[in-house]
Amino acid sequence: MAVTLKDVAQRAGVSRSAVSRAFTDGASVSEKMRKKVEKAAAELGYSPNALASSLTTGRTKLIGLVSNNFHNPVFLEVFDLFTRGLQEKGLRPLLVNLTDETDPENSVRMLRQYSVDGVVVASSTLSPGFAEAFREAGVPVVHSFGRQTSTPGVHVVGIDNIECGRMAARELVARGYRSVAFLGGPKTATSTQDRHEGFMSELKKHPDIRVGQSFASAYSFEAGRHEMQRLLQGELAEGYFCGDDVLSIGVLSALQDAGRKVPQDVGIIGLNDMEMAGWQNINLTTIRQPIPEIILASLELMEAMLSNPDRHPEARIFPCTIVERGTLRPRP
Amino acid sequence: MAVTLKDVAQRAGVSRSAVSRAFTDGASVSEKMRKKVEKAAAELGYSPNALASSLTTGRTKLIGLVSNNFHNPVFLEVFDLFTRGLQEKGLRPLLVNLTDETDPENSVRMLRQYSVDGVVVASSTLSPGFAEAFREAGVPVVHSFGRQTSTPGVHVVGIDNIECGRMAARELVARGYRSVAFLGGPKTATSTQDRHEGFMSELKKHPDIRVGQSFASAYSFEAGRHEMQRLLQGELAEGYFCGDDVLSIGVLSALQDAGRKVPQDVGIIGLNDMEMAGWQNINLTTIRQPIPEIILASLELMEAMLSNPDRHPEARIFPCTIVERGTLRPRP
DNA sequence: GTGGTGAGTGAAATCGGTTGCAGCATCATT
DNA sequence: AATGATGCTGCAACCGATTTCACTCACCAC
Repeated sequence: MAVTLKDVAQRAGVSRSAVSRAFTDGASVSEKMRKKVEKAAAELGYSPNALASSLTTGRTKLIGLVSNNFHNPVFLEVFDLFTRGLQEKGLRPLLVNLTDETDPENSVRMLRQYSVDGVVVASSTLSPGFAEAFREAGVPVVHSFGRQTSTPGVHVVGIDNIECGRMAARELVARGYRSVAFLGGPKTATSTQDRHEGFMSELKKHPDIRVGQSFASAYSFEAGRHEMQRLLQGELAEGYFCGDDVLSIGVLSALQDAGRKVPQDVGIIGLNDMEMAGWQNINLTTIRQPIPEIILASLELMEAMLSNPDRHPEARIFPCTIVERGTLRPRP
Repeated sequence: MAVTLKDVAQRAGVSRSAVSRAFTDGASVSEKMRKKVEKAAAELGYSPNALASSLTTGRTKLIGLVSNNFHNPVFLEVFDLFTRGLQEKGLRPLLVNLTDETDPENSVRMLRQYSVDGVVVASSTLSPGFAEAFREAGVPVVHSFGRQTSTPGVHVVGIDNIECGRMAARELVARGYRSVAFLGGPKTATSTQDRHEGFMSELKKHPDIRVGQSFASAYSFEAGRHEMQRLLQGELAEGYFCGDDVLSIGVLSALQDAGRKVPQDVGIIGLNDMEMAGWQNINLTTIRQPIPEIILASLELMEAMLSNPDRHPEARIFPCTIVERGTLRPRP
């Protein structure tokens, strides 16, 4: 069935080594030999077995792409960019869907069995410990969209979520909202915690402004909608910082159903600037997270680690900016 | 660094064969031996190298998951279901993003180098030839969301797109629309062609109804929006069948901007019933494509092919149903 | 006591490649 | 002509597992 090195060697009448060398660039082979081998290989339709070679070289060019965000549409963009970026570098993404588990143990074992060269953890909700489990297992790892810590055990690429919380708070204050609230994702997500913390700390400076807080059960449309429906049974704040765009969109839909006008009755600011936020029937004012830059940097770090696994862990934090659309009232 | 079979064998004071057998169930090993090996393995933190074993067994448990739909949010659901389904069966998805290429050659070579056990092509826009290229290379393949042909070369799981086109046409007619149009995705997509064909053929039965047609450049929000903006410069039809939900949503946004009321001024029916179609601020009437069933069937077929690669190709076509929401006027 | 049976074990070949090492031309240098 | 440097090439060991085969050893029946 499958054509092997040996078949090509026989056909070309040369040694197996010669064939192997003809297919690795930088190897010591004469032009004549290479031509001869390539001819035989082409005739047989041979292409080298990447896994067999990985046995001796120790490199598979497989990269584990681990995520648990399969319900937030922004992650389709993330997967698109990651897979394309990896492919361009000659690497192959082995996808791991963590949706129903948060324990690193299984994933670590699985990815080690497949000898991945490295792992990208793409998640804003997993704890730093998750990524660190890979490092402890000796696997190069980058945590994208992760939380930076004072003693980083692994490379982290993302944004300063605390600062984003502050930024949202400042923006609401500057626009004259006198009662504001944080509406976050699940409390267990590190990104929720940080955005919450930043939001609250900024508002401590304004004791005259009323502050509320509440948490949706997931980063999803339904969860956002549901949480706002719950809030609608009491008294609403004037302005909300939603911990994520998809959450914001759920919130908007609940407000619309209840006949509340945005931004006249209630203001909403999201976070991410996913493609959909710009859709004109949504038109969400939001804090832009520079996703392409984050992914590019993650891939850069990954590539750097492949050539130097002992590289010192580093946090790359990108600045966020406010994208003005139609869900906050204008500055006075 | 890495712990190997040999290390465990030495530690346990047994042969390498014994260790191997202890880790493959069904092998002939005494309980005592197994315990001894497991103890040594646990102490060393050993777990078998899946790639090395694939060399002799000929199975990697890797499945290529090939797609080019990284801009249609419905595919996040698709990836979620596929990856979870594969994981449950002990298989690993090797993701291939075809976004900037349609030539099977590279993908086939790449996936063969990694000795994938099978390939799932998840795309409604690729030609049947794409999936067939894998079969010709001797790789078991299932084409999900593909077009069934009279002489199927590969397993196909999906819907009857022609019938969907007819269904949309019947529905528009039944609701009293007197001028209707098809607004499809790119003409090169097989799904577009089929939905178009069905739509037109049904309307041939109603010569009194005016029929239009037009094609967006992609299955995306922007493309749908742009195409409707173009149409708005002329005279609109009363009812549109959009070839896909995300296209419909773009169309809706253009209509909204232009001050046209849906469904009073214009009716829209989509196709897919993606999660977002049910969001209350979109509330799209659409034809539901049973995605979970399609993926389940695809995985079933894949598993069947793994044990019997010569299985005769089969087309599994699932019925679609209309999901009534708010973008078509009621039946008279 | 002999022979047969079956379960459990290890040696060695094998999977498809890579690579260190030694051998062999070829060529330029003295 | 002898010497050394240089560039290719093949042999054989090796990567980390599986699997065939032959062998041992109880155990049982006769």
